[in-house]
Amino acid sequence: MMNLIEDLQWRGLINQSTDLESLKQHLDSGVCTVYSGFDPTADSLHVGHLVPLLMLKRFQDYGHRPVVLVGGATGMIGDPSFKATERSLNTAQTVQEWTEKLQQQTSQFVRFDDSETSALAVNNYDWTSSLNVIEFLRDIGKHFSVNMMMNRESVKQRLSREDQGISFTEFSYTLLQGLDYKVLNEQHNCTLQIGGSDQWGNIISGVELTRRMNNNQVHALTLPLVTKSDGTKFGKTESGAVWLSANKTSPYAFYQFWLNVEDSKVEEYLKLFTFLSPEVIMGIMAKQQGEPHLRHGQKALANAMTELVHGAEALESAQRITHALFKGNLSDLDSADIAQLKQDGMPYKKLSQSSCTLLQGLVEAEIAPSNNEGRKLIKGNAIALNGDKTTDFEHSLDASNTLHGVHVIKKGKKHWFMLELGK
RNA sequence: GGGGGAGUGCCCGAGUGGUUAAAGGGGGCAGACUGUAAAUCUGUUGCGUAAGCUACGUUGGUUCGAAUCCAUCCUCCCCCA
Repeated sequence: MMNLIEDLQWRGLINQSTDLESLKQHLDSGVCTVYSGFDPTADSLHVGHLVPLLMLKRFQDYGHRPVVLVGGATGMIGDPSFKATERSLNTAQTVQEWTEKLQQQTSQFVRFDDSETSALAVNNYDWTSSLNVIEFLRDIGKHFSVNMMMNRESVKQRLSREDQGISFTEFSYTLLQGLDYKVLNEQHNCTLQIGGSDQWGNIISGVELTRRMNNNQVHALTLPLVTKSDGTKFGKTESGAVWLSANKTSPYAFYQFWLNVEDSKVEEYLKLFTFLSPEVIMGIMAKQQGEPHLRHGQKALANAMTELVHGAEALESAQRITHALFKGNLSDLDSADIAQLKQDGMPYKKLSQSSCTLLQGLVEAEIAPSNNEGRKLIKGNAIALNGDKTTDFEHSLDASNTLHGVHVIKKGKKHWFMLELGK
């Protein structure tokens, strides 16, 4: 049986840390409190946030106490780390709404109970909102050297680029995050902060501040940046980020995201994202080697992630849609299958008219953004209606040519829509 | 406070009076090949069936004609104090 650090190392989950030996000893000495923060920059987290979030759960599983911090205060300021441009501020009300949503969302990944390893949810707004400026500048600001802050790699491009600057607001961000660590150390004896590799500077700010103000030596650990082999950003699809919220990314789309992971990244993602044991992962990858076209790895990944984020039922739904659309024959579906697909979350649109042309259908169902685009798609042989390709944009959609009452339209290779016409 | 520079399509970036719906690259979308993979190749990428319309930070102006010239305002950057 591996210990925590060995497990993390095997999974490739450690990027950078303060002295690893003393961190190991510290973790062996008993229950440690570890925290990670999530700023409300949207009303949901996305797949990229899963790595640190699941990391907290890994710590909890190994007998430590996770603290999930949502940045109600830091979200008001904006983290400049490795950001190319200054960001516009969100209103206080928006930040507060997002904060509440994230608090709910993050809570589902760690365990809350009465034990000493029970998770804790905090909001940094609670201890920063009452600070006054003079106090903050004297007590906190005095511990930060602007010279050092300016040397940070994370703000370098903002300081050196010709056409970009950085406001004092964003520049101060690291003081707030530093303060968080110091407060959590004081109030909850928190001794480890984890975060993405871009957070190293901010975490170190907290380590330093805690040492100076609390006289405690605390630890830092960063996780690797998840990448795709072509260097583009992980976690994006055609339609944007892959969110954890089912309202923003359906469980089916979420499942498909993982199922479509490139071969060369499957093993890495299985290690980073799932809780499958090394033996299981190696077994899956051995099978994958022999029969890559069956994509054992992608399936294991998609199953594990969908179940973890959306639950067993949603996973089954996603699998049902996937099977119906990609494995079977559309004409084999019966009306119950169609109803199930609709309920499972296949994109669906009901139009009020009783008939229309294929082109109108595409545009009204928002499959194509404009008539022009719609024509291009149809002419380009990208549209299949109820399983058959068609290049006729005048093709009529009406009651006579439905598939159990609906029109199933496929755009490109893997985008499916269901259209129902009214009476 | 003084001086200088910049704002172009999803992004980067060329363009300094007409042939510019705007080079090039990236990204997106689609087609071919495959395994719903990767790589590659091809097409396409403001709206409109079309005539045409709307676009180069804002608002005005000069001109037969402006992204290109002038003024105004807004935003950003750099340098000096």
